[in-house]
Amino acid sequence: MSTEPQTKDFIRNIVAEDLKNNKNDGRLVTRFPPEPNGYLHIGHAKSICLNFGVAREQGGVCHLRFDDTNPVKEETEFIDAIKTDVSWLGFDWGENEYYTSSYFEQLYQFATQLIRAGKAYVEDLSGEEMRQMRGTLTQAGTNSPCRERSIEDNLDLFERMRNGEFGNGEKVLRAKIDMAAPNMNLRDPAMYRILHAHHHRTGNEWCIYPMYDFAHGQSDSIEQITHSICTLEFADHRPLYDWFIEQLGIFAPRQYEFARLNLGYTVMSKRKLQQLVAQNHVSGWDDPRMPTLVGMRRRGFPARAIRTFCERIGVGKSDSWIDMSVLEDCVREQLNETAPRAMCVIDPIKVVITDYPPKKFFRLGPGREVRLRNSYIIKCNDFICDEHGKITELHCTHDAATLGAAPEGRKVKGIIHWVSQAHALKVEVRQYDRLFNVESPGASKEGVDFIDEMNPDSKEIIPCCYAEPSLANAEIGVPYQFERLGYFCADNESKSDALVFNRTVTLRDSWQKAK
RNA sequence: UGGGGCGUCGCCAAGUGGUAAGGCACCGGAUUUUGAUUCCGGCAUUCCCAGGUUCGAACCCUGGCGCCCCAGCCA
Repeated sequence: MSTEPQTKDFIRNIVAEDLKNNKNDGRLVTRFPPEPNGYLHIGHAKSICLNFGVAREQGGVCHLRFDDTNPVKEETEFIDAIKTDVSWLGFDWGENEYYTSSYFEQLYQFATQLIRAGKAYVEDLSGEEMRQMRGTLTQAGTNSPCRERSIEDNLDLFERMRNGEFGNGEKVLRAKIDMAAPNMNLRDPAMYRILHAHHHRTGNEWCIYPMYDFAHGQSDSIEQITHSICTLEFADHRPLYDWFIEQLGIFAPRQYEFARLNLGYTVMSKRKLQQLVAQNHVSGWDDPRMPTLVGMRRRGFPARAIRTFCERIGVGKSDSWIDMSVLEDCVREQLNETAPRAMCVIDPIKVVITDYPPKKFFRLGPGREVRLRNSYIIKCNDFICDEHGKITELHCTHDAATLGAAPEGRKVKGIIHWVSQAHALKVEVRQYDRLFNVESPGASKEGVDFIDEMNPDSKEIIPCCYAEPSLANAEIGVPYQFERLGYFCADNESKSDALVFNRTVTLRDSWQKAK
């Protein structure tokens, strides 16, 4: 399991300091709060490693809480997938599995508490009208005519909202804060909206649902979260969460924000990932080119490598763009230690050893001597071309004295991998490259759709490759190094009679660079 | 003269008044039956800019500049 980071980030420092001061009676509770509306990606891994990591390192616990406040977007399928991914990454939430939807009744009571305190009111205005009255970034908004509604009326209306007396969008419960607040989040934000929709957990019990902003902070409070760690864009919401907590007089978790992960040449936004899947630009959430955890797992990235990656990139507040090479290095480091070596020929040329019984496949420059890995040094004497002048066959002789022995005073040009044609397995190999051609898809120019920035060559299928016989037993997802080529693993579409291997990552290639 | 956040090597990132860690990338060189691995060595007189305080500043002060986020009945 991963060790403690070499240097502590600002969040770990804060936690350590709080613990030292016995803040919260020495309790440490964090949480990873995904919305079950999609699959987890490498950006979530950063958050998972942070939240679960801090808790594990400093003797706390980390909750897994599904923030399921929007029934129209959430599905049970995603809950299961998220749990699988978090477990795969190597973290255990034990009994601490929670759902915001479990707090719906409590949240409703909180709302009525605010209404009674004159801090919330039922709005009649339409969404469009509310938007217009909200003002702009530089101009204050104007108060709604409903703002001074009596507490009795608000209580009555809110209850009727719950009872289903109104249609979607007809009413909304708003917090009464300040329409002139420079922080837009404080301009009487919506707390509850009407949604006649089936919820994956509460079914048809509710037709009003709390907004994330009205649910998140209180959920943290209910769970006695001591350190609410989230990404930077929520810093502006912190004053709102604090306001709700203070009005309600309940336990106040402290929120800390860190910069979300950006990886070059891929996309991390859920909306974009969803679009890639929905429009079939990739084969699914688990397409090996996707930055999703399922995709990376299928591609062959070890969970350990992803943990190492999250450790290496650090946690800070400045916008960061991490180069894919950092992730690839973590993957290579891990695989180099664990992957058994095997041989597979992807671009075969027939070689006939004229003075040795079996025939073999491999690559070799004509007129030269070369070493067959784990075998003899052979010498190319002749070659055969097809009608286009392409070499199709090499005729070589072997040096019987070189099996397991160093060449006597001769410099061999190189060592190549090969496979015996008579015994080789015919396999399919899939090689992957970056999904996009630009570092930040969708952010390049005005009006350029990120879909148009996809790399058309991100997936290369090589149907006829020759692998050594031992690979017949390759289990799905288990890594191998195909010598001189890279790390590969059997794809989940692989069948015993139709083996398919994914290239996880290439080996470093200083020769390519030199050219 | 809206609010919030951020600016240390190509990319991340330590450092928080005592004279710039580390990783990735990159460049050398050694070992090697994977042009892999491993191994040595190099890689910011300088911390967005300009002033100021100080014996001494990336760290403190003042003023600029630049980048990111916010006007969902999404999260």
